[in-house]
Amino acid sequence: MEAESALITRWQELLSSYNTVAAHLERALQDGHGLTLSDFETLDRLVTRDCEKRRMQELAAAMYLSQSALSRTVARLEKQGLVVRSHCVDDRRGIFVELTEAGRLRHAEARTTHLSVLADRLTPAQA
Amino acid sequence: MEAESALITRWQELLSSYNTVAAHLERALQDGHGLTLSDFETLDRLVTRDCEKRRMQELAAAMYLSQSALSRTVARLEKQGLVVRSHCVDDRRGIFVELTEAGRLRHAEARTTHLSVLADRLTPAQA
DNA sequence: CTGCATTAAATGCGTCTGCATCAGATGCGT
DNA sequence: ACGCATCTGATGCAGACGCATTTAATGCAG
Repeated sequence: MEAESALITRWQELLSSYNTVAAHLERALQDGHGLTLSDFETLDRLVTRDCEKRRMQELAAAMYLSQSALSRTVARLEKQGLVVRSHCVDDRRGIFVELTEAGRLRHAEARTTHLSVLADRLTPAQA
Repeated sequence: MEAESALITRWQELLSSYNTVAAHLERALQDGHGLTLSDFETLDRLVTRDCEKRRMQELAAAMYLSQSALSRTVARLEKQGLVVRSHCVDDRRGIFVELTEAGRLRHAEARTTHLSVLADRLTPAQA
């Protein structure tokens, strides 16, 4: 069938694009800012959301990360002083995650690196 | 700048496509055939290459996997009896990796799963 | 109020990965 | 022949992930 090979070709292009960009991003963010790609993505979600909601769940839903992985990611960020966790007052099971000033700053720095890697490695039309 | 947001949008689409497909692939291959995605990719490379060459290096180059990860992947496959490692006669540093019949069979079975997941999850034009 | 199912997040555990290093094989210059 | 730089693949180690389980807070039924 013709469709099969087309499918495989598209998948291989996707793999290639993703792996190239992700590998460079991971390295650049780690070397330059001490952040995992997941760390950065998490900060990024927090920057663009100033509303007050039960974060952990919300974040997990917005990211391709398991609940446990997100929990540990936030723990990492907290240990670096980039976010603060606080219990929800009305439902003490929920956890608020909030950026600190340091977190906002770190994100701003890392964002530059992030963009430049994308500009360098993300092919214009994953051809 | 306009280009920045376009770049970010394309990256997010790439992330989304990749993560969706990869997660489903990983799960389906593991549950149905006891194979990691890397395992399958490795078998796949071997099926389509019947020539005789120093494989480890060749494989590593063809895959988005570090040398050490490939080494362990091949070790996993060998433990399952899907490939055989043998020293190169002329340069005993090199290692030949060869599919066994079991390996060929496993790959054929897994390939069906692989294709069906791609058909289900790989969006036609990563829109 | 008590008991039990449910939900949120944390954690134990095993797996896969990359980096750095190691051990063995080559092979080239002297 | 010897020694040293180089190359190939394996391995120690630490980090991140997912799954399953645990702990704590809710809340609904009786």
